[in-house]
Amino acid sequence: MTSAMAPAEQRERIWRVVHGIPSGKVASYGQIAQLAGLPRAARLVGRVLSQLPEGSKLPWHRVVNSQGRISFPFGSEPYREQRERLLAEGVVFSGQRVARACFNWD
DNA sequence: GTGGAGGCATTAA
DNA sequence: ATTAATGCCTCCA
Repeated sequence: MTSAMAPAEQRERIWRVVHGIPSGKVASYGQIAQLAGLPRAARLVGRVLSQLPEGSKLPWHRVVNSQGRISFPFGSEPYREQRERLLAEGVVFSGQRVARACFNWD
């Protein structure tokens, strides 16, 4: 329990930060990690989002890598879903990349 | 209960 | 575009 509690706390913090991303905007994993108080835990964010429960209502699709690109393989199922969700929120895609204007968080 | 190795939805040069 | 480095997590012996 104790050894599994530390990640749980971080997870909660990450959820909170991700949930705070406004619609139509995106943030990078590193950014999220930093805002969550985990300066170098970008990978942790990715891991946490990958282990999200169903119907968590968390805007995980607003999280992309530092290059503004979706971290899933192009054409993949999850890739499409994320792209669709972002487009539905008004996020502008410049090809495979997200418009830099959506990175108003940095 | 402890130690060691591998893997990753990353980031930066 | 590709490669190298980093930090954290999970699993097995």
